[in-house]
Amino acid sequence: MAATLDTVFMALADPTRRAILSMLLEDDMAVTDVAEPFAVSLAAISKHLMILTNAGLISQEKRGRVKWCKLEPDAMRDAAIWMQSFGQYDALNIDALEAFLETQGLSIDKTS
Amino acid sequence: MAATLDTVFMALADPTRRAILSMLLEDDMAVTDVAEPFAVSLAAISKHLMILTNAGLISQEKRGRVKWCKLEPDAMRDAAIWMQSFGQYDALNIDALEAFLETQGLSIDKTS
DNA sequence: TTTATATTCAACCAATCGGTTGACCTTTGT
DNA sequence: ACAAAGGTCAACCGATTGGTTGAATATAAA
Repeated sequence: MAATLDTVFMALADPTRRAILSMLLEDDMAVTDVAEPFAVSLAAISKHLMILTNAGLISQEKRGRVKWCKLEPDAMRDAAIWMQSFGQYDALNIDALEAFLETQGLSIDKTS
Repeated sequence: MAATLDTVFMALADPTRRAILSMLLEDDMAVTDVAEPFAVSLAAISKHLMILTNAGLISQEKRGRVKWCKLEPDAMRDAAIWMQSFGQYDALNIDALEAFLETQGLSIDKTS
């Protein structure tokens, strides 16, 4: 779903949406249950979930009349890498990072 | 000052502002020089720079009639750590990165 | 002193954002 | 068959966004 840095950072800029992501970290949830702790309408939460979905940060799957929301943390990867690329790590370059990750048995998935 | 996740992510959500940050990675720049590559007015860039400043991502210092813009990459740290808390993304392990950088003779500048 | 350079300010504009409400559709339960 | 539950849709609202222009300010150069 062509999740761009624009859409990801924009999605993360709202506290309600970040709270939703934190909730989904615990477990998958139905839309109604996601909305429950918030003092806004269900429709507002539905919009937030659509924005998170378009950013690729969550996925939604309908089973019966319930729509389940699932965290997709991979969508944060490009944004995180962008930040790291000139974050507080002055001389960090991705090649070196990749080499390091390999020593840890990890790798950067460039296909997602 | 009091750069919140809101203001940082919001600031990063705009492609022009991200481009500005990338430019400042190379070197400090005057406002006019920052504006030069963009097809928008100087006033528009001035506003972008104010937003980046409020987010703590850059600082501005006036010397003579020129206002110099300087990257403040530390401001990204909290946001990066927040993203890291979503785990499943080991490449963002800051502790491990720190250790790695040390093997490269580099370190994280926590004073800026 | 006059003029040019560097930058911000203020007023405005169209588009977007986060929110609301009420109608609507679908699925489940009685 | 009917009613309730789970969600979305569409229209609307006020605030904010990214942009413009023209005037204003401060500093430097002629």
